[in-house]
Amino acid sequence: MNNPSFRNWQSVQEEVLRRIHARVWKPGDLIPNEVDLALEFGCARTTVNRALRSLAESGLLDRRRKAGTRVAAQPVAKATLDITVIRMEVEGRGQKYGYQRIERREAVPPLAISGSMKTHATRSLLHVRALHMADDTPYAFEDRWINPEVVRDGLAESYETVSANEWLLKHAPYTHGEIAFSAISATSEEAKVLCCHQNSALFAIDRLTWDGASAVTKVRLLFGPGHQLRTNL
Amino acid sequence: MNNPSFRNWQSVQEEVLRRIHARVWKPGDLIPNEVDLALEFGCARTTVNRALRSLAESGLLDRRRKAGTRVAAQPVAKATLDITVIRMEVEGRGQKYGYQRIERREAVPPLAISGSMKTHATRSLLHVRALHMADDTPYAFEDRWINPEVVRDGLAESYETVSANEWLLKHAPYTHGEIAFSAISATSEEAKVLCCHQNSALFAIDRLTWDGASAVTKVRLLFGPGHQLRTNL
DNA sequence: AATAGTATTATGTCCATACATAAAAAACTG
DNA sequence: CAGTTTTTTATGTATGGACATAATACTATT
Repeated sequence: MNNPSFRNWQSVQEEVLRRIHARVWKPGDLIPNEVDLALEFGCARTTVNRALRSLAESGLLDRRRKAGTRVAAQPVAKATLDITVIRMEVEGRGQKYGYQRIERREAVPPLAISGSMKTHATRSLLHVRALHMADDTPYAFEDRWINPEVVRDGLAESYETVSANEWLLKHAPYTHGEIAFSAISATSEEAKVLCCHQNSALFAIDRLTWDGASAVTKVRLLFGPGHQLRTNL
Repeated sequence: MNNPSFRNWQSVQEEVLRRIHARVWKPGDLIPNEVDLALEFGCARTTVNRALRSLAESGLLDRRRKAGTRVAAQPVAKATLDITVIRMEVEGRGQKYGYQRIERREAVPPLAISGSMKTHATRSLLHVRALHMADDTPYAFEDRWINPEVVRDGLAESYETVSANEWLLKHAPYTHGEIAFSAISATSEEAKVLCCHQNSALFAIDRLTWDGASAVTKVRLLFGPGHQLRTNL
């Protein structure tokens, strides 16, 4: 009719976004079906589908077969955090990366660890603790348990120069995992390692990765006071 | 070639995942191009494309025109956090949601606020503070500044029964935003509101949303000790 | 040998068409 | 009327073919 130039899915998406934002289609509203939109935009249905599917993935639209497509009543903001190797994270900030292994030993872990990793309570695992540094100041304290049954080559590594964080990502594949973020008070030991005061509020990332039914590794990363994890919406 | 063809993109994706995981294609490796894979899998190139694109979106593959597709050397784990309305979050845990407004006033904000929201330093904003509760215990402390120039109807609301958190999501659209997670020590006032000890480590979410070039609202959510934000990989 | 222009190539996307599938609505049945 | 079956419908996806685009590889020019 008027603007015949919705010739790619990005422009269709933009127009849909514009309408949502301009309240032409309000939260909860049912929007026209794909066939009608394709007709209006002068493109193929597949193109409209591509645009809408992508918006649904980002949580802005709710789609159901037969029921149609509606604007999400509660736009669930999906914040995507990129969990990279710490070295990359530090270098990405333009800082010099440093690494120092603190401890490496085989030991029977506390029950909390063997329990969540579903390893036998008396089975000994590889325990590695290390400090990541940025511009020569402490950045993150890594405390990790590795399952040697799954990561067979892992026992041969010393983790003295290459962090377990980095080595595992490259050599130990995983199928899925869990990650949790929280705030904890620094113990005296943690405070000493991170050069901060005891009971400082530290940002913690706990991660547990699996290869099928077997735990690969469980790690806690403690970041120094003031650390922020940020992303865009 | 024999393999009773992969007739949908999900099964193609599974097979590709299997090969990556089984180290048939190792991190950094270049994998066959779409045409060859389509031939091997006995499906259309579009189907292979769909599977690979989806894996690239989740960070497992790196794709570049002409250069081809390769297994990500550093599989960037993308953790997607669903940021919902707090009421939904609490109810989702099977707990009873409670809400209580603490304060509501118009005031000129501190420079740190007006600065990040890019409002005029002398412009007064709407300041709302409230407590979210789960099963009658404090859950999150919300401290929010609202830009009345953008959220025109916002001044009419009392936020006494419906939280600003919820009201704004429904009535104030935004184009983009920033979100940051961190750990902070509870001040004496925060400790009092959340019924915890002073200097407890609290999990903080800071969010700033924009409507084009104007800030809509800036909010800090403080969660009680022990709170975890979790997701799967 | 450095530079600019050209060819090649793998991914990216659009299209028309067809069929699959989930779920709502309507029709049917006891 | 409640419960079950059938129809309808909007989204989901597969296909082959075509052209677009970005980036590398190659070639000609200076």
